[in-house]
Amino acid sequence: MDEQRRDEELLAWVERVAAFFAKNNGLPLITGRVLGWLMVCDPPEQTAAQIAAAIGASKGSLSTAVRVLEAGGFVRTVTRPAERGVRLRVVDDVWERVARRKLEALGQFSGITADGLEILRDDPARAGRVRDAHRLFAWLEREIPPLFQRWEEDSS
Amino acid sequence: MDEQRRDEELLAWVERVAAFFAKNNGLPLITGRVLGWLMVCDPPEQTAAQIAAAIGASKGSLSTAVRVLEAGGFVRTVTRPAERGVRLRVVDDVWERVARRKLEALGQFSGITADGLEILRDDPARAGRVRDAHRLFAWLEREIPPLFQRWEEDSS
DNA sequence: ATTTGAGTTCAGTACGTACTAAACTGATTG
DNA sequence: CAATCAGTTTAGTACGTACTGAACTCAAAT
Repeated sequence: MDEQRRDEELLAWVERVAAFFAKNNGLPLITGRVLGWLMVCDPPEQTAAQIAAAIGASKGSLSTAVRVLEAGGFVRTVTRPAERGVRLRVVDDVWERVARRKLEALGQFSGITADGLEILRDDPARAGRVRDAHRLFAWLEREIPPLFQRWEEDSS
Repeated sequence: MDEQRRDEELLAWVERVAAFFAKNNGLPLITGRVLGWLMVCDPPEQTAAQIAAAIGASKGSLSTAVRVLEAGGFVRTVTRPAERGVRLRVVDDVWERVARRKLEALGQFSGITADGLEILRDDPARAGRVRDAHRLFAWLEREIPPLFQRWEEDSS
């Protein structure tokens, strides 16, 4: 199997992951690239310099991208004996986090709809459209946690 | 109740809806404003000029925003007898559409993870992280439709 | 036929922001 | 101490894009 060809394919794949992740989370593309690369790189724990070389980004960009990814809980750092710096790896349940966060964000819209109902409290006719929305998002907010609970059970 | 004060509150609320909608769907803020306004305006069917005045946008902006919202199925146009132009209103199940689309987008990531597994087919050790992700998204893709089915049932 | 008004198109502006390069910091190694 | 290297900071660039204003199109009204 053509070694270099596969690397190209992987890099293209990383790009797709990056697009998906960045778009869905409102984060810069480069954070998605880092995350995508860390999904498939060998070894799975790499230095910032290695990652930068792999995805063709500058040291500076990587510095900020890593800070964001760490703050978001998507990536963590590990150290190795007899090595200067730090290495990065994806946390074990990154994508569960991503999905969970996304779904919870949806549910949180019920807070906004609730406020809308409050503003229109003495104009029930006009509040109808807001009420419809509120019903759905309140329902979602209730249903999301058990959904993930089932995932935990199903996948164990 | 202070009429003008409530209008201000409503406008601020519209702004929150706009932020949520635009951010979550990668659409310009103004589309969110239109949608938010159409959730609470009276009458519920309004002309582009009315909406523009309400949210303080230009005619031109509204033209493109409406095109986008219509294409996305968030808004539809209605006509009235003895009226020149067209009026806009939110479709009845806007937010269900929004939520559905969002969840389905998550599930579709399983297509990307599947491709990743394919690329790494003869390197199973390295594919481990991708496989974990794939399990989750494939599961989500299966679970989303029944979730909404339950919503249809619960809300009827 | 002229006017009116709804709606589109387009050029131009303003603005945010992703990214780089290079200078800098500060800890570690020899 | 001098040298090295990981990582941060910052100034600057490039780029996309949301939005406006004004010119335009075209159907309806008078």
